[in-house]
Amino acid sequence: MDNVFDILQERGFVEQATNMEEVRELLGKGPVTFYIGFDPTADSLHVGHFIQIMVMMHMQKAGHRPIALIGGGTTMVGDPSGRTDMRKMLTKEQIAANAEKFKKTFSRFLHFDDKDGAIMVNNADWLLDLNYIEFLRDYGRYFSVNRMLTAECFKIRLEKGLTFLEFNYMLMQSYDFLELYRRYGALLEMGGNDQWSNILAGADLIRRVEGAQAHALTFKLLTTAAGKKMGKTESGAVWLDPEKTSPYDFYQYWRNIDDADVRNCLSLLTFIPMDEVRAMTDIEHGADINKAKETLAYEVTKLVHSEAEAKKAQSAAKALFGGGGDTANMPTTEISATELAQGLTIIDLLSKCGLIASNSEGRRLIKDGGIYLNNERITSHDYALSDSDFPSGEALLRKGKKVYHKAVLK
RNA sequence: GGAGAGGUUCCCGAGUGGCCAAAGGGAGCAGACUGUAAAUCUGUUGGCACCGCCUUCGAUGGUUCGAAUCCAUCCCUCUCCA
Repeated sequence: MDNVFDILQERGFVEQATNMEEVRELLGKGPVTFYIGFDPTADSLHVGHFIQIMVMMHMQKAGHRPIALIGGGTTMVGDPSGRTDMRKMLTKEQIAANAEKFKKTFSRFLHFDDKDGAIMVNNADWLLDLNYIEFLRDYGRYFSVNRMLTAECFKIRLEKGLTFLEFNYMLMQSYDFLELYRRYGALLEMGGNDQWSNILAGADLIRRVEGAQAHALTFKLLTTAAGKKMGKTESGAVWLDPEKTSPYDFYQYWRNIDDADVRNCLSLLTFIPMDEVRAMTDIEHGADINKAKETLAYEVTKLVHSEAEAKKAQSAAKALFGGGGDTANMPTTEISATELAQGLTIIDLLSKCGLIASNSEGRRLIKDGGIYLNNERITSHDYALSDSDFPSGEALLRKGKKVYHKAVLK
């Protein structure tokens, strides 16, 4: 079996390590217990987290033991890394509710059952009951403020303002690593590269307190070729929870990705062998990049949701863009016959279907020629709908090129 | 606690009494071209019963025929000092 370190490196995950050779050796020797932390700051994980989940899956496949740490305790403090302002403070109840959702999501990707399976922990269990003075005396003394201040993660905040609350985040996360080392013998902490300072501090703490050698390995953040963070859309993050981002929208997000980002995404977000990935995206030698995007969208949707959802999303997309007939999986709104009889303009309909935020927007869109009803461009915002617009009880609405919606007469 | 700077529409940022629903840029949306890509060009971007009206420039009051712009009080942010 190949060393999983090489796999991760080949697929382009690896960014920094305490010592590349040592980490590689460690992972090559035998099963390693490692951890990645996730702070439940929202009620769903998003694609940025998914890359970490992919790492855990690769690791588990290779026989290592993942600990998925949910930061119920650290979220009470709030990680200042990479932020220009303080996070909104969440209540204990919100955090606990978010943590529950996270838990559910994790169990989709990792095996927790068997005795060597993955472990899920919540750092609220040990952080919330820490005694302030005791903690400061036992662990605070190992942290040098001078050194902390030079850490990358505080740089921006030193200019913009950093509260003492947030300044302590690093200590909390470091203590987590120590705790997991003690409880489970965790020797390796992984995470996004924005976590580098925090992870290093933890490895240091273990060395100072326990005299043991712990390791850190960070991964590239999911960014576009232009360096921008991926997974953001105009309507917010791309979530893993189907309630928050529908499988269809999720699929479309990947389907519409830039050419330049396809290879990277296939490497990081699917398990397709790298030879295939390279071949699929080798534009210079005639690879069909558009086809590769379809594969990407399908595979990622399959992993995150399910094969059935991926198929549905794919066939819905094909129907819409390829002109086929399958409209079964399109977002749908029901319209009652009485509503229609009472007089329904195209603007009313768009609004009912949630395609426009205001009537002004609807008028504007129609003026710009961006609204289609049953594939006919609508030219007047006064257009009144009638039965004939619902052949076989359905009307197909389209906004621009990509946004489809079905109105069903009931 | 003291001194100073500042809070403008999704974001950045102009605007210092009427010509301001508010320059410019970014981002978004739509059109053209395409491959459900990128780049480019064009239009558009507070709301509504849309040639007119209504609500917006940290909050609340006030001055004025008229305020984002002036005054008062309050809230918040940043910088320096303590």
